[in-house]
Amino acid sequence: MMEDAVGYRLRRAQLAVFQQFNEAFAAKDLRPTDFAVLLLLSGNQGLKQSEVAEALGIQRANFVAIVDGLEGKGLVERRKSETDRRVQALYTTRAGCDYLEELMPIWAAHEERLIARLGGTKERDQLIDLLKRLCD
Amino acid sequence: MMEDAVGYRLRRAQLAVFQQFNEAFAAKDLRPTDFAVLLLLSGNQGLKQSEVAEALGIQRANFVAIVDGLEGKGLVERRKSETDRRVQALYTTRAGCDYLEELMPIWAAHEERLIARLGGTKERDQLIDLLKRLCD
DNA sequence: TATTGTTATACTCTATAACTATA
DNA sequence: TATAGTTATAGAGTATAACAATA
Repeated sequence: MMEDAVGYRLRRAQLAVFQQFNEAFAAKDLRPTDFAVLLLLSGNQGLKQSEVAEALGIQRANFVAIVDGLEGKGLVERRKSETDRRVQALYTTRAGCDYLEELMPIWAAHEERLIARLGGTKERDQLIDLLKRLCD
Repeated sequence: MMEDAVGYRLRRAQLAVFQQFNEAFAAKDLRPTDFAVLLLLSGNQGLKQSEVAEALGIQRANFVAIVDGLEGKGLVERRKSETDRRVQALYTTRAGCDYLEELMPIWAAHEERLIARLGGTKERDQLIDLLKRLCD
């Protein structure tokens, strides 16, 4: 009954996956959100701060401290836009890129473990597809 | 890249589904966890407090306040076990059962909306199956 | 000694309103 | 007036340690 409630299953699965993520990245002092920011920026340099927040489902007010942390570690840089002095464009620093390269194999191994649990890449793709349908 | 990370997709989907749950139950002043407790107890009267907490992935220390709230509303009752005086056995009260009956159609409609988004009951069952595999 | 429920506490996450500087 | 970033703050949710009662 409860066992097959979609919301309940989503919560349990998310908890399990985040816990596994944190174990994999334990030595790196990095939260899932920090990794997500680095990964997102690496393919989209110069995104507005509010665009990154929006993309990750974080409110802009709460995103400030996250960027502060990454900037404090020297992984990310804020640059005021020339065309609109209100916006902060975000870039990964050289150190941020290097760090991300260290993280990628750990992340790949993490995803591989999840794929193994799911039964294969086909099942993973199915899952991603179904999860996306819940978000529109 | 980021878009297809399992953990990221899980988080976004869970956020969306919980938000929809809260909208559906807005008039009922009930959190997802409260509903989960009522639903779980309705099929398993007399479970130990710690068993319910464990089943829902909540630490027993944090579960105390949740039971306090439900007991304060008269929906759930603590009864000291006769065979082991340490344990609190949990039961839904008469009022709790009646209340749950009011909630069930709202919950059913909520699940129906999710099924519609997923594309059908077959897809929902697939999703549940995949999510369970992530939790072992 | 170990376990159940409990309290206290701290830390993270999330939500909201208001401010600033720009547009 | 409206928008991007920021600050402050309050509320959830979560994690940990310690205690009382009981086994």
